[in-house]
Amino acid sequence: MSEVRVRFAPSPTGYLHVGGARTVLFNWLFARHAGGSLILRIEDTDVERSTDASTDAIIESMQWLGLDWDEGPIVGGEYGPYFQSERLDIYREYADKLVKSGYAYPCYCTPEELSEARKTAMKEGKPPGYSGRCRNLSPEEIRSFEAEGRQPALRFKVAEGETVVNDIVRGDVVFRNEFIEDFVIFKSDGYPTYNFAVVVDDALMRITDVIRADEHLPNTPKQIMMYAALGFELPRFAHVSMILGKDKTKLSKRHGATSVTQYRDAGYLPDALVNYLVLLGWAYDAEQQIFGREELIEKFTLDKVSKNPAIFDPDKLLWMNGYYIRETDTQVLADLAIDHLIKAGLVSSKPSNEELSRTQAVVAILKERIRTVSDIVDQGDFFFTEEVAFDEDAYQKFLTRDYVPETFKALKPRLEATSPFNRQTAEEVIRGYAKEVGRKAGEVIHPLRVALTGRSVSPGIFEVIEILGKDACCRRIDSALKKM
RNA sequence: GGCCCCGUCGUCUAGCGGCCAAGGACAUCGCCCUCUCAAGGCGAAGACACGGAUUCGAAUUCCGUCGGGGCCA
Repeated sequence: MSEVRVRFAPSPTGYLHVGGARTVLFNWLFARHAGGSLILRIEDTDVERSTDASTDAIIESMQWLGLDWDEGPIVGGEYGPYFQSERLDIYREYADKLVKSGYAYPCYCTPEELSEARKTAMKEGKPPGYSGRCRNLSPEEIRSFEAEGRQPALRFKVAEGETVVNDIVRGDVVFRNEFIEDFVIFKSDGYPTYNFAVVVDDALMRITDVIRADEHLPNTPKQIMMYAALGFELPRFAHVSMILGKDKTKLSKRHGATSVTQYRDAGYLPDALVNYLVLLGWAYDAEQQIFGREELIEKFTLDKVSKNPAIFDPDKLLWMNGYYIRETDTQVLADLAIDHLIKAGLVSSKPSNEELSRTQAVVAILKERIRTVSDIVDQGDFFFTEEVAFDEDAYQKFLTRDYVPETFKALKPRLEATSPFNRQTAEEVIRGYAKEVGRKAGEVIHPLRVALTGRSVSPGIFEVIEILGKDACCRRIDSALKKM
């Protein structure tokens, strides 16, 4: 086991969840840090719930996050197939091996009988585990079950003693085998169970380090037994704590947006999500919050992963996204913003050059104050509309002042006469006028802001004026005048 | 129900026996900057779950209690 090989093995039963995203991230970082490989394996043996659309969504999310894999769907690899549904024969083969070597045996109990047994056991206050009643079936009994047409499941024979999981983040975790029932490795319907399939796949794919969520820790002793029974070399294990919602239960839809695609569509940047996610359970030192990708690869190690479960905090993500937006090149941001503006119907689906350059100008002055790319729409819509929609409070507060009409009437011709028309000249005109009539600049600026933008909050008014242009400014002053 | 994991500010965390009357970040509040809002700067408030034990000394070790989460169907 020299070269590091790790894997991410999602079930394609939905979108990539932020918890899953963090798991891949840790695996990816670990692999890249070590110069090893990341294998993507799709665990689609649950035919009922698995869909191709989910597989696509997961792949798309990983690509969007910039987390690439070295073997798996699309890229292939020499340890495939990478879809469990295409490996059924392999599982069968290894299951047979276990039966032949005496580590597994057929169990003819039906699910009904088992749940019945469980109920009575519970009633009598006994542990509800499997009794082991098919462990030592005589050939006659087997024949008679077969004659009944029963399809057996395969169970693993758990030996006595204890099993120790030597976990990188948790240390030694000891499980006493007496609490582990003879578990099913192959169901009577012909499908392997999760625990069995992972072992076969991880071993055959030469996985050296299994980095996964905490919820798999209780399954690990069973897997360790199977590695031994199959004569496979044991990988290292690292169980990372889970990501929880605000109410401290497993993060789910109830907690709001949980899928990576939702964040993408809401205008989050992949680098921001990655940076936020890595901080959920990993810290380099006491101070640093912001990490570039290369820096993460260089600094990421498992010994700095914490054991505590982490609560997903949308506020901090939002802050971090705002930070990344401010750091992002304006042109790059504008390209992203265009999509949101088109979706909102503020820009045509095939943007003209004028729309493109306007978007860039708007992004330039708005990037300081937005936290998601889509905020461009909420905060900058008035740059793209003909008419201004007045915010009622803003109107009442600033446009009902008695000096406003005369101010606007005086300002309009002055702006019309301004050339060149830009933020500096506009500022000179407006401040000059205010001074002339003995008003504070703010007394002129605030009503003007409402007339031009419809609201009391906006980017710097002179920049707004410049982007709007002379004509639009004058038109808006006029229509405000008419409304008053 | 059994087993397993976890327990430092509201949240993410630093801390690995003395450097901690516990540090940083987000959020909150105040001040500054300022045409508003942001951004930025400065500052405030805010935590070692509880109880024992070990030790000269414990957030850091051990035990118990409580709390939270997960796994087994």
